[in-house]
Amino acid sequence: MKAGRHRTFDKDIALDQAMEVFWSNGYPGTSLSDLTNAMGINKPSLYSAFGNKEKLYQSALERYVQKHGVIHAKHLFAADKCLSERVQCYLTSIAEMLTDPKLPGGCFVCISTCEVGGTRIPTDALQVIFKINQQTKSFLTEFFNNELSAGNMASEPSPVIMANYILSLQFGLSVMARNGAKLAELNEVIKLSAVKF
Amino acid sequence: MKAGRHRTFDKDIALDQAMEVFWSNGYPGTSLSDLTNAMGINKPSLYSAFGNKEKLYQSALERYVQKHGVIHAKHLFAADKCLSERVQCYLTSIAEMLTDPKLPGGCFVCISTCEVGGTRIPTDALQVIFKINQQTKSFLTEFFNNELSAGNMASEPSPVIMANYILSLQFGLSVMARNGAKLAELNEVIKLSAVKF
DNA sequence: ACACTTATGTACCGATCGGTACGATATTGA
DNA sequence: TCAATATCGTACCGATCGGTACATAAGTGT
Repeated sequence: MKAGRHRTFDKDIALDQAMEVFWSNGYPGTSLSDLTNAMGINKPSLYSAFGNKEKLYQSALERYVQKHGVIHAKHLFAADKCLSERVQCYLTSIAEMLTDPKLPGGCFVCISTCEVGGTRIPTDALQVIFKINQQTKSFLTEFFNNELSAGNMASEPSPVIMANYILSLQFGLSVMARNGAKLAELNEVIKLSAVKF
Repeated sequence: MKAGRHRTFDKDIALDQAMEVFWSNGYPGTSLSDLTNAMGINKPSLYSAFGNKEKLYQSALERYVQKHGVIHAKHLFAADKCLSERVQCYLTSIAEMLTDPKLPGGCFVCISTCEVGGTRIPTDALQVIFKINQQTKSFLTEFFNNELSAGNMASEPSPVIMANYILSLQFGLSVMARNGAKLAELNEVIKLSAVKF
């Protein structure tokens, strides 16, 4: 056991709470008071545990990807379904998260991506956002590449175009959820968009 | 001519400049200094001409709709094209605006919609955002209703579902543009999504 | 010329911003 | 028991936030 007074809060739980605050309000819209209130800690504790506001934001983004992002990919690899069904399950899984009443609504990464453009997001955090989106696109491109190799789809549209299409859909569903769309509506959109895969 | 000293700036131009600042940085990410710097006026002039930050934001949103929103609808009514072609032209027209290097990138309304959720957007401005999205959805629904009546599409998917689908596409394209996607990529997405209308 | 009206620039307001210094409080190993 | 270490709460820092008071400048109609 290390010497010194022990932390009286759970760092993981505090990070989850910070994530939800950033998710709700965005980066410039979130103040340190918002964060410390939600996390139930004081500012010095926040700074000693997470660095500063920007680093906490980056940590929150990474945590979001791990907790709410990567879990949907498994639907793309269900052995008993055809490609079209698997993609639909993938998107529906995302749509359920986007409209989960226990969560802030929409996709944290999508919201952060929309905040890119001005000078309000620090450069390092900006890189994190771009990196996450690039990873998603690369993952989807490789997925469709494999499906093409396996003979599960035609060579046109190309895997990279398919990846862009799915990414656009995810973003679109996210903003729709932020606008108050119900899960049933999102599923209709998914069903309608599924004619080509 | 009305009495008193005359305004030394053009109110419409100033509003355009304010619109682009909000469009770039979002509402909480935009400070009064950002606004007055971009508009080339002092704070008292801003307040006497536009009320306050929130009212200026609402005015900027309304102006955006008039200047960059409604102009795309004409493509839906081109007499010499089939429904599928018209919708594609409509979306391509939007995509060109979303990626216009002279503009902040993406859709201002989409970005504002993403900022809904926390307590950072004042209630009245929130209502403006929802109203704009509702108008877009209603417009698209009525459009597809008319196309259905004219025998240009099947009764399934229903006009309201088609409207939701197009709105999702618009939002998705906007975030893609904000993420740095090129016009050619957006057009590929549009082409791919066009198989059903 | 003059009273009246409106816009402008400066200088300021209280509140909040992100961030920190510092003493008090726990917990460790010796 | 006691130094060493690490976290805690409080109280504060300069800077910036949205918003305004006020004196000056520039127009109007009579």
